[in-house]
Amino acid sequence: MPISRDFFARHAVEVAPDLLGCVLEHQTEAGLVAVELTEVEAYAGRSDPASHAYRGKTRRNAVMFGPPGHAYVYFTYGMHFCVNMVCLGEEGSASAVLLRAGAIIEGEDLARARRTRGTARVASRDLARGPARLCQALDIDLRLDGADVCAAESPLQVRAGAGNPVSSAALAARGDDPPGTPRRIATGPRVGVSSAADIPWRFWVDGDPTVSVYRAHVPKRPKLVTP
DNA sequence: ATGAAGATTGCCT
DNA sequence: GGCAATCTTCATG
Repeated sequence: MPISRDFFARHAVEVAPDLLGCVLEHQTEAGLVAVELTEVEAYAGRSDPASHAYRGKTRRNAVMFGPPGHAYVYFTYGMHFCVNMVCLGEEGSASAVLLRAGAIIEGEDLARARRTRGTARVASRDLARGPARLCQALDIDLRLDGADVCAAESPLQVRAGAGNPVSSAALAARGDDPPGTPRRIATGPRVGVSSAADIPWRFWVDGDPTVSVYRAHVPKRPKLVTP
C-alpha cells in the first residue's frame, strides 16, 4: 500500500521530516529499486526565494502547483534530474520536498549498474547519496514528472518505513521509540542554495552514512577578459 | 537575441 | 579544494 495522500496534504516543512525513513520505490522493466530516505529539503512557494515556485507557475514547475502526492521532477545543470514530492502550498502557491539521499534497501545490483560508469565500483552508501545520484539509481527522469506516488498502480510509489505507521526516523526523533534507538533527525540550511541560506529546512537522519556531504553555495566567478 | 546562473557530480591537482 | 560538463530558464538589451 502506498502512503495516503493526506500525508502530503500539509506544508512541505511539516512533511519533510516525516518522509525520513519512508521508502521510495520505482518499478521498471529492468526490476525494482527501493530507497529508504535519509535526507530531504523543504521548499515553499511565493514566500521562498530559493524555491522554483518563487516566481510563479512555469512549464517546468507546473506540477508543484498541482495536487499533493505527485512527483515533481526537473532537469538541471544540463545533465542531472532531481525529484520532489509535491505538498500543499499556501493559496495559489506551491510547496514541495526535495529528496536528497537514501539507502538502497532493494535492487542494489540494478541501482549499481545504473550508477556505474567505467569500471570503478560504487560503494553501497554512495548509490543514492545526493539528489541526482538518487534519481540515477532509481532511473527517475522527466517521464515521471507528475507521477502519482499515492496510486497503487503507479510505477513510482512512496511507502511507510518498515515496522512503523509513518516514519521510523520521525518517531525516533520524537522520542517515541524504545530506548537505545540511535537515530535522530538533524536540521540545517539547505545545500547549494544562495538565497534564504539561513533557513534550516534541510532534514536528515543524524549519523547516517548515506547522507550527502554539506556544500555551501559557491557563486561562479565571472570570466576574466584579457585585453 | 544574448548571456549568466543553477535545489550537481566526477575528475583533476 | 577547484573546475569542467552541458542545457534550460530567467533577466536584460
